Amino acid sequence: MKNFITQLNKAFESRIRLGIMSILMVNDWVDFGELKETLALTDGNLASHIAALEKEQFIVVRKSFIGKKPNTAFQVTQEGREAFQSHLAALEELVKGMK
Amino acid sequence: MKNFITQLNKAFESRIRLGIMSILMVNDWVDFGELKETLALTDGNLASHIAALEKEQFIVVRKSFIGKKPNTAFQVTQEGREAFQSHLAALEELVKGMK
DNA sequence: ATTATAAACTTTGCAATACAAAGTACTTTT
DNA sequence: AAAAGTACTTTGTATTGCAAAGTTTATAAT
Repeated sequence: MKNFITQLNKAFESRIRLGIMSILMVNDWVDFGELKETLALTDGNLASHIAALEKEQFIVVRKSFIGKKPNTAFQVTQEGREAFQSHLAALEELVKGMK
Repeated sequence: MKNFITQLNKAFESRIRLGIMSILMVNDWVDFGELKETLALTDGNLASHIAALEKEQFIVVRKSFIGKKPNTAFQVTQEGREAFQSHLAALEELVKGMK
């Protein structure tokens, strides 16, 4: 009833990164523009949160062209998937403990 | 599948405040020392997180003496209870969406 | 009567984070 | 040539998080 706090991952404390991850957990290869629009972020803000998740190796980046337009897309890694699931498990403990 | 992020309360983004609130949700009048020990925090750090929750009126403070020792205890307010439950509901959405 | 101890802060100082806005690079469309 | 689009990077600022040290008030020990 107290220890789940230590299981929470710092990388997922931000609402935005929580949002990015939850989108990527259920959608394979989501691109910059879609994340930006869905989460209503500025370019710079999204880019920095992406960089944070990439640094932890929770997501990977793929740069390509769709037609003539550059496209950057993201996918959650196995490591990211596991870390996020642990985080959610801890949150679930928290929710369960409360009702 | 995207909107629960906006329902998450900034005040509860920190693991520590999440911990404080979840303890106070199930225990009436928990004191400074107990929170400090349970969450393994320094005095100053706990005091500042308490101040943040108090400022939002999510908790109230009661100062008294137990025997001859000063004692500061905290209780979650109705407002805090509701805000925290909304937050948890949003987290639950998130968890549910993922499995 | 001084000194020490305890609880609960407050202050200080610093490092990390968050974010918007503006700037950059490259390409395509007009 | 000029404008627009994508995806950044840079700059600047404000906020946050935290430890460590200092402060306050009151009791306990010598």
